[in-house]
Amino acid sequence: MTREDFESLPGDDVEALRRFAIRRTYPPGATLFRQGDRARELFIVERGELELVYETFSERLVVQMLHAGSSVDQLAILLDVPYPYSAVTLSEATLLRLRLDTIRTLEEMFPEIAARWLRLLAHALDRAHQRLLELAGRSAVEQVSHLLLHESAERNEPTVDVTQGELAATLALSRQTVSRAFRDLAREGAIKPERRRVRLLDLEKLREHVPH
Amino acid sequence: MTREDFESLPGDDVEALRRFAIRRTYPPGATLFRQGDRARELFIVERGELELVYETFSERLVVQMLHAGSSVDQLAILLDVPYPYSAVTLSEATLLRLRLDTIRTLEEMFPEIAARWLRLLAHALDRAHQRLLELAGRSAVEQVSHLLLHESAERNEPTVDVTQGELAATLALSRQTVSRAFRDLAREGAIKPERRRVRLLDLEKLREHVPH
DNA sequence: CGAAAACTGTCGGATCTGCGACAGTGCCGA
DNA sequence: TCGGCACTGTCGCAGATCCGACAGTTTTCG
Repeated sequence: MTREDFESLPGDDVEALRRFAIRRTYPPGATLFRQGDRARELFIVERGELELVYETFSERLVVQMLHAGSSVDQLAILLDVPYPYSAVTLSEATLLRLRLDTIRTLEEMFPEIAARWLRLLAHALDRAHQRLLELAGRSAVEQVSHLLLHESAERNEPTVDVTQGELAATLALSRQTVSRAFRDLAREGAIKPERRRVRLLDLEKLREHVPH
Repeated sequence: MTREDFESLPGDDVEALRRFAIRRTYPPGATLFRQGDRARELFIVERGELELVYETFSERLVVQMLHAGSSVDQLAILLDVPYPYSAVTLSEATLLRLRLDTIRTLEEMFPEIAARWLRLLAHALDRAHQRLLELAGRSAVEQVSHLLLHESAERNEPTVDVTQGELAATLALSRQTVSRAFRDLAREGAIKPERRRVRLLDLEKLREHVPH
C-alpha cells in the first residue's frame, strides 16, 4: 500500500512495540476497559473488531468502530486522564496490550515513534471531529448515507456489516428511524438492506444525500 | 493561576515564539483564512475573539470560539492538510502570525515546544470531540444549558456574550429554538437573557438540564 | 436626528423523529 | 424439528424542531 496510512501505526513501529506487549485473544462481547477507568494500558488491534462506547445515564452512543491496525487510547494515556469511553469487542479479537510504564519507557527509547504516534492520534481525533461536525443538524437519511459511504470507503468494500440498531447507536438515532432511512434509500436503488448487512448499490445516488 | 492550562500555550513558549512572529491587529469581521485554503500560517490570539466556522453549501456551523491565548490551527499545519474551517474575527483582535517555514525551523530548534504543542492540540481536539459527543441526541434546552455553563466556566464569568443567532449556529439549531429555550430557562430563573448577552443566575438549575 | 440594520420574541403550519407496539423472518441451539 | 432469540419492517401518535412571517426594540451610522 503506497498511500500514507494515518489510520494505523506503521508496520515497523508495531514490530518495535510488539516486543514489549502482551498479545491476547478475546471472545466477542468482552469489555477491555470501562469509561472512567484510569488509563493504564494501550491496545492495538491485530485482528477482529472493537466498538468504543460512550455512555451517559440514559444513552449509549457508539463513538467509533475499530478494525485491525487501529490503536486505542493513546490520548487518555498521554494526558493521564480516565478513559472517556468503554471498549467492547464485537467479534473475536486479538489485541496487543501495552502497560503504561512500558510506554513511558518506550517514549524514552523511541522518541521518534512517540512523535509519529502523537501525529497519528491528532489525525484520528480530527477525523472523529470532522465526522461529528458533518453530522450536526443533518437529517437521518443524510447521516445514514454519510456513514455508509464512510465505512464502505474505509474498508474498501461495497458492503457494510452492521445491524440497524448499531447504526442507530452510532448516529444517536432510533432504530426505527434508521429502518425508515434504509427503506427510502432502498426505494431509489441506492442500497440493498440485508440481514446484519447493507449492500451499497449506487454510490452516486448515496452521495447525492451527503452535503458538500 | 496554578491549575494547568491546557487551553493555551505556556507563557514562556509564547515568548519564545514571539521573536519569530508577525504581530498584527485586525478589525471585527476580518477573515484570517478560509476553509479549504492550504495551511501556511499559525495564529495565536493575543487579544480579542475569533470564531472558527465550518461551512457547507447550505449551512454555517460555528466550531469553536477563541479568546486570548488560544492558537489555531496547529493541526492543519502539522499534517499539511487544508484548513477544515474558516476563521473570522468577532471583535478587534491582535494576533501573532507564524509562517509555516518558520514553524518548521522552530520544531527543530525547540523540539520540547513542539511536543507540548502537540499534546495541547490533542487535548483541545478531545474537548471539542467531547463537546460534540455530549450534544448528540439532546434536546435544545439541554444543549443550550450545557454550552452556557461551558462558556461561562471557560472565562470564569457569570455572563456569556453571544447573540441567540450565534448560539444557534454553534449548536446547529434555529434561532427561534434558541429563543424558546431561553424563555423556558428564564421562566424558572436559571438565566436572564439580555441583548447580545446572557446572564447566568442559577447555575444549579442550569446544571439540572445537563445530563451526567 | 432619522433611517437602516441587527437583534429579539412569538405565532402557526409543516416536517421529522422518538417511542411503543406488533408482526414477520431468519438463525441457532436444544 | 422446534422453539427461542435477534433482527427487521411498519403503524400511529406525541412531541420537538424547522421555517416563514411579522412586529417590537435597540444599536449603528450617515
